Amino acid sequence: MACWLLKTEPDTFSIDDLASRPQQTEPWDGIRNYQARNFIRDGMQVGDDVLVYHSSCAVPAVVGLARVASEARPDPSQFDPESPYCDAGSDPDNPRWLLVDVHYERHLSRPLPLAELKQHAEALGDFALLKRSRLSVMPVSAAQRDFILALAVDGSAGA
DNA sequence: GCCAACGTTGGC
DNA sequence: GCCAACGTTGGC
Repeated sequence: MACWLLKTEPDTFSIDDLASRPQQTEPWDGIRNYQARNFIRDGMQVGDDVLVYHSSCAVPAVVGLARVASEARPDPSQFDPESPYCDAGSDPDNPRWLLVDVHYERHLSRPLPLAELKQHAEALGDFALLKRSRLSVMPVSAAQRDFILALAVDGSAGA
């Protein structure tokens, strides 16, 4: 089972918002980056783990765990003229942008700040979050996921 | 197809 | 609010 990291701006949609949604599930719309779209289209499967990351906020951090809860499907907001995510160039017969439903699992026992993750850059290896600042959907290896979850629990990742 | 200009993301 | 990184656009 694969694992992904999804960024969200907590001022717009936080993990608490996700947890309080009906079914604790939300269509993860607004992804407008081709590489991120390709991960959704080609990689994501129902049941995959998701690390939820808060960006553009006081303390950027991994804050919780979620799960991919649907197949990839067209993101309706690309055809909504009222939406900031509207994309007039997307063909309804061949939609450019996709989304999946994301289901809340749990908060981490504590938020894991980006600054702290950076201190473990070596252990995390080739981690996209630390290298590709503008990617909003990225793959996380099982080892990276386990390391991060352990770090949130005991602060040492068993190291 | 190259590459400069431009726009956006996101940490600080 | 600043600015670096970097993805996208568009002229040639």
